[in-house]
Amino acid sequence: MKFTLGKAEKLKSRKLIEQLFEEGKRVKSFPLQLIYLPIGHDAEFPIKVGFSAPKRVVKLAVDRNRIKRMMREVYRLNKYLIAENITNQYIFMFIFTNKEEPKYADLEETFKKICVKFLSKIEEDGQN
RNA sequence: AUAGUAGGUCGUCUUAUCGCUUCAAUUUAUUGGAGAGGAAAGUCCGGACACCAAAGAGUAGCAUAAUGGAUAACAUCCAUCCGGCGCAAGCCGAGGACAAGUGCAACAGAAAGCAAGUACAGUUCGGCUGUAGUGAAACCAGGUAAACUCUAUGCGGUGAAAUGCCAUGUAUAUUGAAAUUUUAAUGUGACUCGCAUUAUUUCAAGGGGUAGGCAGCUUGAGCUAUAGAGCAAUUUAUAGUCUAGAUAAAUGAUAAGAACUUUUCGAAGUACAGAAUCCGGCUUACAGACCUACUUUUUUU
RNA sequence: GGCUCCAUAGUUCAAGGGAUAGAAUAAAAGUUUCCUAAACUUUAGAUCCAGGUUCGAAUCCUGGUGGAGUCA
Repeated sequence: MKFTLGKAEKLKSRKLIEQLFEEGKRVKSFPLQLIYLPIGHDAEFPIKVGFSAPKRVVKLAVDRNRIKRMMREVYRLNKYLIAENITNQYIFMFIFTNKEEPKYADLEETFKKICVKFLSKIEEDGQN
C-alpha cells in the first residue's frame, strides 16, 4: 500500500463537482462533512477526492490553505480504510465546517469516525 | 544615562521519515535540482502586453495643480521656496486663479453686497482720516474654488474570465419589431458630426451546445558587485547571475534538537499574513530583534 | 481576477455646509381600567471608524472596516 496522493486522484472537473453537490449524499461528523457520489471515472484508484474550507466560515486565505493541507494529509495516510472495503468507484468532497483551526490528531480521529459511518451507510443502501 | 526623530536590515533555524507541484537526466521508475511575501493584501494610481471592420474630430466628463528635475509612466520620488506644528532633530500641506462671471456666509452685527452707517478722537472743517464695537471674515481691487466656474496639462474603450489554436457539440429552431432605395435602421455602451454594416438583413425575446487541452506564462524598464556623472531622486559602463509558475489551484505533515519570550517550573508561545499575466509606486496590517545618523535634558572629563 | 453601490435611534426611513440631527414603530415610566388591550402624557436612545478642508461637516475630500450586487 502506497501512501501517495497524485494529480489523478484529485477531483478536478468542474462538471463532476457540480453534479456531486447537487446529487451527492452527506455524512457528518463535526467538524468534518463528507459528500459522496458513486460514479464512474478513469482513475486507477477507486476514489477521486477534493477538499474545501468555505470562505464564509474561515476568513483568512492562510488558514484555509492550512486546513485543506491538513485534511489532505489525513486522507493520504488513512485512505486505505475506505479503499479496502469498497467495490464501486466514488467521488468525494470533504468540507471543513468549524471556525477554529484543528489539531492534527483530532482531525485524524474525526476522519476515522467518518469512515466508519460512511461504510455502514453504503452497506445499508446496498441492502435496501 | 534619559526621552525622542529619521533611515535601513532580519522577521525562526537544522536534521530524519512520509508526501505535493515542476524541470532535467537516463537504466522508464529511479536519481538529482527548484518551489510564497515585505507586504504576495487593499485594487488606490501609473505602465507593459492583448483585442475592439468603428480607434478620427468636437463637446461633455474625469484626473492633476508652488518652482525645477528624475522616470517607460504616475497622483510616485528628489531638491528648493512658501505656510502650519514641534524646545530641537524633524514632520505635515489637493500650495494656480475670487483684477472674467454666478452663488454662499447660521449666530452676532448698522452693514456680509452696492448701498447704507453708530460712537469717540483728530482735522487743512470736505460724511477727510484714524480708532472702537460684532464676527472666521468689515469703510476693502473684502472672504470663500476639498462652491459652481476659469486657466494650464493629460486621458479612445475593454481587461488574462484579454487573445490565438485544437478538441467536443450544434439549429438558418421559433416569436416579435424595423426597413422598402438614397433615406432608414442598427452599431461605434455619454452626446454631436463623421465612419461602418444591411436590403433579406439588423435588433430584441427565447432556445441549444461547450465550459476540456495547449499557447499567452515567466529573461525582466530583472537582480548582485565595482567604477564614473549628479546635492539627490536617478543614470552610464563593465563583470557576474537565473530566482515559483499552480489552475476546485503545489510549497505540507510527523518526530527530534537548537534559539528567543512568558512562566504557577508542569509547560505554553514565536507577528502580520499565502503567488494566480508581469513590472513601478501608494495605502493598510505586523510579536520581536538588530544596525546607522541626529536632537533634547542631566551628569562626568 | 475585474467592476459597481451602500452604511443615520433596536427596526424602517428623513434632513440645501449653520447642531438642539427629525418622523413612524419598538422599549421604559405614568394616566385611564377590577385586570389587559386600545387611547393619552412623558422619558431615554443614533450619524460605521480615523484623519483632512472649513469659522462650522451626518453632508465635501482621503484612507480604512463591514455589507450587498454584478461580469464567464
